[in-house]
Amino acid sequence: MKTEGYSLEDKTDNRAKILSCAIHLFYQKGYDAVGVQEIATAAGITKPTLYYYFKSKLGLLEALLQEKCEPICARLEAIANSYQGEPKDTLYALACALVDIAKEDREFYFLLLSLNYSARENEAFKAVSPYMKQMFQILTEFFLRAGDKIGNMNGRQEQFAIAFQGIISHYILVMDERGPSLEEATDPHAIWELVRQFMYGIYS
Amino acid sequence: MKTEGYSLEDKTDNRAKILSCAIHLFYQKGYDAVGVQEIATAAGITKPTLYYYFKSKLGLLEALLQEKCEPICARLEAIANSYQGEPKDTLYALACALVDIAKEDREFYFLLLSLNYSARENEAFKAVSPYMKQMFQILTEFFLRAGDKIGNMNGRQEQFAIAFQGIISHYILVMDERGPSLEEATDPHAIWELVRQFMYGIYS
DNA sequence: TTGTTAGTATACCAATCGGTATACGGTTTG
DNA sequence: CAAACCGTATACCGATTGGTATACTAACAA
Repeated sequence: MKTEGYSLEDKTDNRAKILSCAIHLFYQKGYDAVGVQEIATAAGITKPTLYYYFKSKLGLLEALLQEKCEPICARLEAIANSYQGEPKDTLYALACALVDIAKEDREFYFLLLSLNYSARENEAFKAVSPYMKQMFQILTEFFLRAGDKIGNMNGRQEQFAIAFQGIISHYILVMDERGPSLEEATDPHAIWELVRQFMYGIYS
Repeated sequence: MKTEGYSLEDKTDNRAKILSCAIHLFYQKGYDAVGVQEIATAAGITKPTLYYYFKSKLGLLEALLQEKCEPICARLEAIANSYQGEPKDTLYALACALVDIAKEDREFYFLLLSLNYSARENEAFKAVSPYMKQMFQILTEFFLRAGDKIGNMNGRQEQFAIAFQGIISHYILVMDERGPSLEEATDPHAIWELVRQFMYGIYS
């Protein structure tokens, strides 16, 4: 039981290194295409060390998702809850936050996206599903609350959430294929255009 | 060289059966999570037979994509090219076609979607990438041609293509999680609402 | 000192991976 | 008939899969 002042000379926190390497490799090659040995080698440790921290390969993914998704969900929820009467400002803030998250933690964002679209019966999909549902619900509840401004919401909040999430995800995906590191994607004007179109349609 | 009148008693065309089983399994578990042996067993044949028809596991995927994607692309292109002055009618037709494709060939559609979002360095992604690019281009070119009606298109055709594709994909994805077999998704009114919102925004 | 515990590595497991060498039956062609 | 060939299966390949039994080391607690 290490109380405090523990040293262990190197102490580069193997657990964190495993998580970091796992994200990189899962992003790069996909969850199923990456072996446990490969992660261990990349992290500069051996398999039993990995299995000491995580109960299985799936457990590693679950831990990874939990530690990364919870702050993201909290961040989105905070923005959605700060809604004070102007829906498109909040949507703009949400869109900027999503683009920002994708830029700051690019590999994890795309890992998340790929897991969300992966096969239903794949364990990796089942692991990511609750977090994606949570994000979807944050959006849905925002549209429900924004109903007073948008008007005639009855039942369409989920449709709006679908469309908004779809647009943003696809925007980030395509922007990423263009620029090397999502530089263009963070252009405030472009994001504003996306939100504006979402709110008002193609016709100016 | 079988010219005609060939029999071979059973003749349920093992090649087709392999393709069919591969789609089902790839959809269900993901390309990397499915072994060649598993496909062979499901098709009721053995591995060498599979390797007789396809040069490798990746070759099987490539053949599968080619035979399925080409008619889909042709169908979308035909609709996009039939554009005669009313963009939202064409968009509605495109949206209906996409939903229809997803309903008719549900497993393949979702396989396509998952491959499109899978890891960049994964061979499966590289195999699907050209077909997705082609579909994206069909949309982009449509918006470019529709510029005369929509007006002020300059450079935004790709943005519109992104948004449209994103909305439809996400719509089908979420609808699928609800209904068992995309029954609700094909509701013409719901699709029309999606297109209408895309064209005119949330405000009615 | 003597345990206890956290963390790590060596060495191993059965199972499966993608892929193939080879042969064999059936059909067609000469 | 005999050669050629298509389609198929038996049996195998080395490599890798996810996972573990065991022992070791360093640090801390008694």
